[in-house]
Amino acid sequence: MSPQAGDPSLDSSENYVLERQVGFVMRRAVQRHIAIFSALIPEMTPTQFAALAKLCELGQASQNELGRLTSMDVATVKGVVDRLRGRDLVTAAPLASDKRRLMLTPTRKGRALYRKYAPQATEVTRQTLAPLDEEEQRQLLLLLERLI
Amino acid sequence: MSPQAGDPSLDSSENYVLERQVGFVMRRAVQRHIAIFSALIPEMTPTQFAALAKLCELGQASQNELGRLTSMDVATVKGVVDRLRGRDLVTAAPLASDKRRLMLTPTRKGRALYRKYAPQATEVTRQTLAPLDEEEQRQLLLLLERLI
DNA sequence: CATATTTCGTTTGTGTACAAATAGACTGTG
DNA sequence: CACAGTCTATTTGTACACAAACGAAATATG
Repeated sequence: MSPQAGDPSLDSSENYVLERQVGFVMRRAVQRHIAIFSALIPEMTPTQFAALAKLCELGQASQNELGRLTSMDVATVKGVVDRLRGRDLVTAAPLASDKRRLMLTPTRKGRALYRKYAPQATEVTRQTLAPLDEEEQRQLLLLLERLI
Repeated sequence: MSPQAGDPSLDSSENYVLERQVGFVMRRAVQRHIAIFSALIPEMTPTQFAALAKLCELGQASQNELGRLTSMDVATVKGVVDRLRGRDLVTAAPLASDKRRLMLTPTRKGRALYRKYAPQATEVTRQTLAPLDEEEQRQLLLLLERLI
């Protein structure tokens, strides 16, 4: 019963199991989710869709604002927005009343694409959560939200 | 009661709320987790630590094998391993019995670093899950695992 | 044994994600 | 008004993450 040479309790790394770390499990779950997303919506990435969706919801927003609302870093949101602009889904113009801000507006094409894929995006969530029953799905969402 | 012009049920995008999509919530949770990780373990990334940890657990593995066990794409695992090799935490050598395979072994320095940070890595998980009580933490892990 | 298939690793290209540095524009205060 | 601090956007550099294409090595199969 008493510790001897090579007692595992002396080596703290013995307790570490990669597969039991939230980070690892979440990373895998995100990977699976992204795979489902790109199968159902090959035309754009989850991040691009999130930005477009939020912009369509708001009608208009500055790049900075959009970044905050979609949890994207300033550098990240710039890249995402640039790609959306490059595909003519979003237009950008500096705001006259505050020349620092870059106002973004979804184009007709952008709004059409959003409307087209919104049901698919809902389906992505449905398929991702499919292994769980409705009560479990609610539970998971609630627990995840509390981590933020 | 009857649908009129502009009936929201005709516009499926009305049902889509970004903040309620698992993908979005998981992405935010992962962001928070990574922030905690890099605060506690600034010396390496979660991915690098995962690779090093798995390698230390196994003693040895081919690059491909390591990638599978840590859920990393071949291209991703190469980058991660290259950086670990660059920091002298891992050594690599082609296997004599199968020249395709690149056998990886943690160096003494790599093993030391793993032992040093394993408790911190456990603490990262603890802090990430801190908003939940123990039962909820178990629940979350179980639900996430079922998504995979 | 010859060759079709599979496996392993590498490379290239695209897309997040973030830190840090920079520049220009606004705001507040003295 | 001046100027210190703040906000917005850009740029650069690093690090995942994955698809696709390639070559070399091993295996399977006929």
